Amino acid sequence: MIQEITNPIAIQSREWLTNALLVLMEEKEFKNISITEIATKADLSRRTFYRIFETKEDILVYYIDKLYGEFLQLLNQESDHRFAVTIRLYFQFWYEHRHFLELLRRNEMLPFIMNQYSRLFPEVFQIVKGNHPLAHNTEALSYAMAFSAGGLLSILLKWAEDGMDKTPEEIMQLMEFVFPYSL
Amino acid sequence: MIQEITNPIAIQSREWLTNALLVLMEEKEFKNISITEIATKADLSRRTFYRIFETKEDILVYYIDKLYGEFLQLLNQESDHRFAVTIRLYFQFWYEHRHFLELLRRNEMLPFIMNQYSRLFPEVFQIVKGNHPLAHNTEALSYAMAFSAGGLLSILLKWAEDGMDKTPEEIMQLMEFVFPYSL
DNA sequence: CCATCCTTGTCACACTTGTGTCATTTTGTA
DNA sequence: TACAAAATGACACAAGTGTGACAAGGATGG
Repeated sequence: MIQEITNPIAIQSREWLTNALLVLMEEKEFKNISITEIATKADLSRRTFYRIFETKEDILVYYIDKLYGEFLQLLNQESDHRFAVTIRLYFQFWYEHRHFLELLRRNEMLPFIMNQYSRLFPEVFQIVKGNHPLAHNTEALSYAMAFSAGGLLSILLKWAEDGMDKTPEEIMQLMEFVFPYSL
Repeated sequence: MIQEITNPIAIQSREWLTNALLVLMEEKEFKNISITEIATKADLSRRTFYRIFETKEDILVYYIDKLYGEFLQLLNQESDHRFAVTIRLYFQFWYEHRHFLELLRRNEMLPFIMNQYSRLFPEVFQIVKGNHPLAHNTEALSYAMAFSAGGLLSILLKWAEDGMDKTPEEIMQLMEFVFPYSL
């Protein structure tokens, strides 16, 4: 579980630990990385790690959470909240972070993204749902949101599994075929 | 990684270990269950655990894999392969296994299902894709499959997160609203 | 300047993990 | 029955884990 940290020193330690793990993941498998290693790489004691995170997985959760925060900020800067525009931003955002997705893919941890994803997607839909045809039906809307969120996440994972060779534009073009026939 | 096991004794051990973990998960958190505990509960030595699984997570992966195998078998018994019928079977199947989903939910491990899910869904679509309007466009079809698979999984997870109070029929009724407006 | 709060480092401890080795038990087959 | 194959158990070991306790360091506000 991620604590609420406000102290600048602790924030710095958290960043160091996060960077240390990401650097280590370049060279070796996630499961073979020990907490001792992460702390050493971050020039911190092992004890400090346990004061900030519970497990090394928590570092990834924190990092993904941070990325989603950045994405939400992007969305708020954009004035056009039509679905097509939002989805384009979504794919472009993850394309820019494709290296991180590649790190997850190598370790078969892509589904891991779903943890934070399902928690944060409501916030995204909060922004765009004004246009939604089910805006009047709260329950149906929440399930429609869940469906779309899972669908888009799944597209992202497939894109990543395929090596992210396609550009965001190519994915968008595919989506135009996909949406009308999603089921 | 799950090994290919054919020997009846090894299969029995695998089942014992699986049941032991599921029983232990009734009483305590997954992360607080040690492999020593699982092996003891299964009346096996810890060494035997490591001959069959690499981690305790692998037990869940194996179990989920087994469940999907059962679901595929159900699909093959059904002659009507329209989407609506298939999806109804899907929700009914997981409703019957809602207790297991509840165990995962408690441990915030629902997204875990996605691992095997994304790997096995192509087999499901293999069965039903004859009806699909994109059957001629291989690449678009594979992305449409990914979208639908992720969407359905997401619905399942939301259903489980909400405590699985709704019946499969109620979920199906909601889906009729959701599909036409999924995006 | 000092008191205080927060963070970190160090040490210690019991426990768990993952693996190697080899004897023992069980299964299936000739 | 006897023998080969396979699975298990017992033991050992280095390494890692998670946590408690306490001292030391740095930043902040009065």
